[in-house]
Order: sequence, then C-alpha cells, then structure tokens
Amino acid sequence: MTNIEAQHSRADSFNSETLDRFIGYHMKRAFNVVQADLSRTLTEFDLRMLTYTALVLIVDNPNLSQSKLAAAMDIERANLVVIVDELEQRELIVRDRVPTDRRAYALNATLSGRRLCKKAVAAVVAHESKLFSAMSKKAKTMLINTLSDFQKSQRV
Amino acid sequence: MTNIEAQHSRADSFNSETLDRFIGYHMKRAFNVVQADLSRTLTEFDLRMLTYTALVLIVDNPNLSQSKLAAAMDIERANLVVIVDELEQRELIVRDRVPTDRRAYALNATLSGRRLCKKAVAAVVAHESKLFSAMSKKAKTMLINTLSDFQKSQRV
DNA sequence: TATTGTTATACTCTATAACTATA
DNA sequence: TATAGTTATAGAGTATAACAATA
Repeated sequence: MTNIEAQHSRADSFNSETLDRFIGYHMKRAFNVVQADLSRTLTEFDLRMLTYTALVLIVDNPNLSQSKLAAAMDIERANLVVIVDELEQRELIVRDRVPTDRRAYALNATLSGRRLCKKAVAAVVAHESKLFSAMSKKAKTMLINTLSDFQKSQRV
Repeated sequence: MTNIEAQHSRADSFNSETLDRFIGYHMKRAFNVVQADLSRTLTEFDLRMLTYTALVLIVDNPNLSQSKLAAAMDIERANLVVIVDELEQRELIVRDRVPTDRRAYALNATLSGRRLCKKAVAAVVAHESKLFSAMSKKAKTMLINTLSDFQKSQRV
C-alpha cells in the first residue's frame, strides 16, 4: 500500500504535502476554528466578531475616531460605518463631537456598552481558554508573540 | 502623561490590552496580511485563495470527491460547487464518474491544470518565503506545528 | 434512510468610487 | 488639497434548507 493510498484509506482526513508547507494554509484552518467558536460565543450577546472587536476597542480607547478604529481593525472606513451605526442604535456607544475638529467623531461607550463588553469579554476569555486548553502556556505565549511580531513587521 | 495618552500620542498605532490577550485577534490580523499577499500573488494566474486551494488539493489527491474536498477545505459542499464549476470551465480539472458510486464525482486535474498549479505553487512559495523572511526557521516550524496540532485537535 | 451533488437564498465581509463637510 | 465620515454598489465568502439521483 502506497502512502497516498494509506492516506485515502483514512476516511475523513488526508493531507496535501504541497499545502502543508504553507503557513497561510495552516493559519486559515486554525482561524476557521477560532472564528466559529467566537461566533457561537458572541451569539448570546447579539454581537459578531466585528461588532465585538469594535466595542472592545472603543471601551479600551475613549474618544477614538472612526478612522483610527478602522485602521486598528484592518478594515476600510466605509465598512466601519454600519458597524458603528449598529452599536450606536443599540445605545452601546455614542458618537460625540470633537470640538477641535468638527469632521471627526469621538466614539465612547455608554454604561450599557461597557457592561455588555465586560460580559462578552468574560465569555470570550472562558471559551478561548477552553478552546486552547490542549495548548501549553508556553506554546500560547509563543504563538501570540510570533503572530504579533509578524503582523507588526508587515505594517506600511 | 498617562499610559493611555502615551498610546494615543503615537499617531498610527495603539493597543487594546483586552484584545491583545486573545489568540483569535492575533490570528485574524496575521491572516489578513497573508491573505492579502496571497491574493496579490494569485492574480496573475487568475486564481483566488479558494480556487487555488481546490486546484492544489485535486492535483495532490487524484480521484478526490467533492464531499471530501469540501471537508478538506473546511467549506460546505454547496459552496464548493461553483468553485469546481469554475475550474472545470477553465479546463483545469475534469469531473470523472466513479463506476462504483454513481452519485459521486472523481475530480482530476488536466495537464493544463497541473501546469498552472505548478507555476502558482512556485509563485506562492516564493512570495511566502519573502513574506516570512523576518521570521526564523525555528519560529516558522513551531508556528506551523502549533497551528496544525491545534486544528487537528478540534476536528469533530 | 443516508449520502452526493445541486440550486436557491440570505447574510456577512470586503473593496472601490464618489460625495459632503470640514481642515 | 487633504482628511473624516458617508453612501452606494459589486464581489466574494459563508451558512442553511430543500431537492433529485443514487446508495
């Protein structure tokens, strides 16, 4: 029996030697798992990954402008508008005016927004902790540092 | 000057202590970079990430069925149909019939498909090698293994 | 009954251009 | 001229239900 046949004889799993060499392939597959878990976790708070990320960033960074928030989230300003609209309509954040620059908004979380954020973060912490329970503390730290350093090294 | 003010005084970059603790956040940001580079690389071959991945898997695994391919790509069978349609219309692959199971297709690459695949893989190897040039060989291996182990540990 | 491939559909995310109001 | 936010729009990815043919 050849290697290929042996691989195919395992019903569910087989590998591609070619794809296995690409970091991007492994990143995507791993991220799929995390993303699915995160989406499930956020359902009870009526949040999606993007609305959750935006809310956390606004809570953590008072008076953030939409442009800076979009940059922090790696999305286009245009696409952020509906996200901020949604959070504002739910009264989780407010668009304050900046006295010194009347073009920009200063985004701030409401009390209700901070409360929801706190609960959602706690839930995500718990879920992620469970999701990565098989990974050693050392491997986790290394993973975060490697990904973070890589991403920062690529910024324009 | 507080820490918050210090962070905000750096025009482009600031951190969220909350999000920085989540592996998923770092995965997404890192994957964004890889995905953008990959898309750019594949443009000249008229491939996208999904059509590229499907083509490589079909080349590497002759007689693959659509169901197995979808599972390997972590997407729904339904969403794979248009991807396979596209590759078939471009005559990069063929849908052969399986004599022993007339429900299923056996996907196989054409000569033209194998040629394009080879060129695309070479280009992606070159681009990814450049993209991760700042990362040590050791860190790369560890990253791949960590992501791969994690993903495998989560399979249902 | 279960599985393979398919269609239809709806939702989310992403990317771009063009506009307004301010700077 | 440039920037902040906005609108409109099109493309791409994802998720689900339902169906025909076959097992």
